[in-house]
Amino acid sequence: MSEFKNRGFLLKQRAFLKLYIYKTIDKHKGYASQYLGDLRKEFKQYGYEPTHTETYKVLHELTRDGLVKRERQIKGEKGVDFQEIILYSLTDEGKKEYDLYKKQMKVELERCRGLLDKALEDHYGPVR
Amino acid sequence: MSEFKNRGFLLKQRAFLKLYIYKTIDKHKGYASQYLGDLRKEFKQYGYEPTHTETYKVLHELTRDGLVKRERQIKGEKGVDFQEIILYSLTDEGKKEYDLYKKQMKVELERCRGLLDKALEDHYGPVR
DNA sequence: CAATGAACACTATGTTCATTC
DNA sequence: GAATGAACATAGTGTTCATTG
Repeated sequence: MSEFKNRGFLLKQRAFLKLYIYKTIDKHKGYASQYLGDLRKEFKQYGYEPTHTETYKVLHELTRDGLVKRERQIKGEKGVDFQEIILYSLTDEGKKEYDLYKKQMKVELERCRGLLDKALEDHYGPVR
Repeated sequence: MSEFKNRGFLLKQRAFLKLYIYKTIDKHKGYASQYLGDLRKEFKQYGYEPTHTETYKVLHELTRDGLVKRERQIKGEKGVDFQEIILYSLTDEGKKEYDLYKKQMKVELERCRGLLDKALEDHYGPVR
């Protein structure tokens, strides 16, 4: 909620990413670096390339707030390639928060789209 | 152009404001505080309230780059209420730059709208 | 080397203070 | 008090460095 004091210009990247990460975790367990790769692929055509740091920040925030569980695991062919990863899944509270967050973000995303639509109309006219 | 290295997330407030200010100056002379008031009124329903500082920054930037002319003037009933204001108008180069900027911003605004539309669709489905 | 994480640095933007008539 | 402007402060985010198996 304090996150939505952001009654200013457009929404912050962090909030945008958080929504996607919530969704992904909710669908299936996964680890940070994987999420990042997927997001980058999805947004590539929009010229948007999120950084790894920003992804971790979201994940750490969710962890701190008790909204996700962390689970260590070894990835790779057994014995050969040790690579520890951390799998995320939503806690019960996390699921509830995701629901709420999603509702709030709908309003926020639409507000922002309104702002952009207004600008497009104001400067380039009604027909696009 | 360096302004559009901003191949990241959403566009910056400064660029957004600059486009509006260009447009307003182009239409009629005016002064900063007036622009600000008008913008605030227009965006109020979107929960966006630009600050005076941000407005001045745009204006100073345009001045520094030789894109607008400044003209001092006294406002108010003569003799009674002295209030110096600064009127802005586009220089010839400013007009050209405005054209160019407007073209670039169209692309940028549409890119951003695409990002928001994608998010709205990804999270809330095709029917809205 | 891939993944995680922290530290540090920078830029955009907002808040406060100063000045002038 | 309205308008302009500068100075200062903070937040958001990116870049770099560190660690681990």
